[in-house]
Amino acid sequence: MRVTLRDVAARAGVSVMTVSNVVRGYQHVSPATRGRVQAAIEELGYRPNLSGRSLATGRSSVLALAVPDLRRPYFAELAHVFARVSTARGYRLLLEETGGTADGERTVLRDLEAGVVDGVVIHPQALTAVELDGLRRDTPLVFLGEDPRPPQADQVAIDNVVAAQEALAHLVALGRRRIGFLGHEIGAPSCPSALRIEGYRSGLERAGLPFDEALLVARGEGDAIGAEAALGATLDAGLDVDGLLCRDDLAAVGALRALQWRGLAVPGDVAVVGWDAIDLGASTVPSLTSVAPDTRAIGERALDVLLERMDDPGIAGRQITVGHHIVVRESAPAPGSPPVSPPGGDRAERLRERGKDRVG
Amino acid sequence: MRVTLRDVAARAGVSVMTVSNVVRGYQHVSPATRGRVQAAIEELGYRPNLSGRSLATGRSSVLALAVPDLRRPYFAELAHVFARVSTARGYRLLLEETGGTADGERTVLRDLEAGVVDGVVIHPQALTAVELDGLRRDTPLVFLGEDPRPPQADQVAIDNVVAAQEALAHLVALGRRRIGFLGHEIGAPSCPSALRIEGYRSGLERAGLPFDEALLVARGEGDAIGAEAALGATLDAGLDVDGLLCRDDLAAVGALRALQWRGLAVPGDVAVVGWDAIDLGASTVPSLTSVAPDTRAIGERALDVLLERMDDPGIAGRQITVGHHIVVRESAPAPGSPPVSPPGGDRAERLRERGKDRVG
DNA sequence: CGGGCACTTTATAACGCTACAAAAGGACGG
DNA sequence: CCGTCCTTTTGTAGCGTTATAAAGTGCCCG
Repeated sequence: MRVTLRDVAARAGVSVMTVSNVVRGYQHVSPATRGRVQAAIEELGYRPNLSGRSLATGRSSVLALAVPDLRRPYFAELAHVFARVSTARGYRLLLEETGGTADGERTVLRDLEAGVVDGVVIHPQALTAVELDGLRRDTPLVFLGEDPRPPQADQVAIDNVVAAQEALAHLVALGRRRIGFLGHEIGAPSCPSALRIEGYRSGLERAGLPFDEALLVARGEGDAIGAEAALGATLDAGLDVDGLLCRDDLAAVGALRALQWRGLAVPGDVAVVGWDAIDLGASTVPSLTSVAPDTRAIGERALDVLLERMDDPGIAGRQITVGHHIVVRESAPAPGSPPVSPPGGDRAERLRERGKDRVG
Repeated sequence: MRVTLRDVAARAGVSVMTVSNVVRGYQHVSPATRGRVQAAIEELGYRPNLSGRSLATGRSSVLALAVPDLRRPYFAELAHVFARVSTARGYRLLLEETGGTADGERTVLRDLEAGVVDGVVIHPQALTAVELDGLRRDTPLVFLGEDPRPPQADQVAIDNVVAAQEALAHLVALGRRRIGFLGHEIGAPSCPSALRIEGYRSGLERAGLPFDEALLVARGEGDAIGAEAALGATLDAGLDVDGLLCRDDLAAVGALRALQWRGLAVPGDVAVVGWDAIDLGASTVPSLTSVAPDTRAIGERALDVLLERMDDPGIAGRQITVGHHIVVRESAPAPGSPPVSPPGGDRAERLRERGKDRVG
């Protein structure tokens, strides 16, 4: 059976309250008693039962993070960061996947209200933050991402418009003039897509370049394969671009494939900028230049804000903007940097040379 | 304030027990009463408090998954699958990252014992399953991965040796004769690495090929960049291979870069097989042939076994082997398949042609 | 018409913990 | 020597839920 306060108390010859006091680090416990209790705790291997504690105190030390899909590298990174920061501050992390669907988000939020979590951080996708906030009863809630938030709620995100403008400026500085946008949803673009397109558009304007609807390439599935197919089809239909701003790195990876498959060199013919700066972007060929949100700051600020709200639910809603920067790698190098030697070189010569010591 | 059973009972004019019976779907409740109670539940928005329930029943409906690092695509996929299957069976998922360190694994296991979780699924990395099982008190535990397990514990994994043999056979069938292994740890290889190398070695033997220590390329950091650096350095030092079995897809991605950077075509000069079949492997250039563990089965079987053990802790330990298959893509195509047209073709011609409608 | 029986409903006592307040031991000045 | 104050320790009463068993219903049958 599980070791309880009562067991420890009996062992140490004190009351349960004294043991509880020791466990929680209450000041006024004599060193002698504390020692005996500590010893009993160690001997019996006592660990406080969080359900009991939660029932007595009303708080559980459990936070929840709800993201659309962990398989997307950005959300995995987010979960990683948030797991680390919450653990560092003494909280457990309950993880929920919403699947990016309206139903999933509703269900998750409703179920999380069941009193085991002290607070929820959610990255909405299908529902708007406003709708979600309406479903909430009394659990403190922080939103991640770009959705318009209800005024009384907290939200943490980067400035998508500015980031997109910067990414676009980077492409322009590379001399690109026909810059496309790849990867938004077909039909109504999601909030992040819309904001990034807005930044793309105003960036074009600022650079004195025309906006051309034809350079917006939507994708069906929100993954690399969907982006590859979409861009491929559009290229085959005659799309002509020399730069590409991608909604996310998955789209960028798909773009690399679609482009290279059609004999277009990156960045030679088309420079590509991704978004999210996923780890694997450093290892593609060519490596991806990408907009890097400060995910560490997102996790930390989200936790800050959530804890504050848990302390004082009446606090006013805050819109927190965290930093971002552009990770410059090969797919859209720094302006003026020497061109990287494209792999492949003179294939015949290479084969000749290697043929010497080859078995078959 | 939170809505409790008592509130609902008062509203519906019944006792708390009746409400509890309705909530839990107890049979012998008259339709009339059930209706009234349901109505009261809806009106008040009642949700059962899991802490209270947990205290009363001794079970919390929360499972924990502990993985080294969510940023590694394989573990993200695993967490995704496990989140889905546990939700499907009515469990919440507590997620912990061990960081892949001995301390992390110890801490996580110790803290999880605090009575909020009904069971733990852990993918050990630094500590062996035997050590971890020793730390356990009474929480049901299931191990994922290759570590030797204590006889009384459960474990779910694929057959790494066989899978490696198959991957090697695939390379051999492509006519490769100097096949390297890339990506194990420097010094003592981890269990998965050791097993995969064992399969690699016996696969070579089976094919009548010599084993050459020089073809084992360890990497420092366990990511794509580490693999790229390691393989790059070894190639520059004269390594000559025409096939590469990689410890995981991160290593394979790094290998693609190291190879292409040195003018070696994949699969023309070197065929590459990865491991884990991560989603992005379908979108690299070339796309990755890879050993695909049946992660869905891993998640489901792990949950099966865990639930059984929660029911009956005395049950004998089981070693469960789930399926795997080789996803054949471009980096090591099917034997006899026509060579894919390598991107890049005649660059001069391409430029000429595109020059016509180019702005600057 | 009373006894048995199936069906409903309910009182009570935990589960493990903490908040609160009150009690028990000293120390110390008046 | 008593009252006061501080430190240390301890009862008691929940927190929201369920297990258990007992108490009410109504109905059929002897």
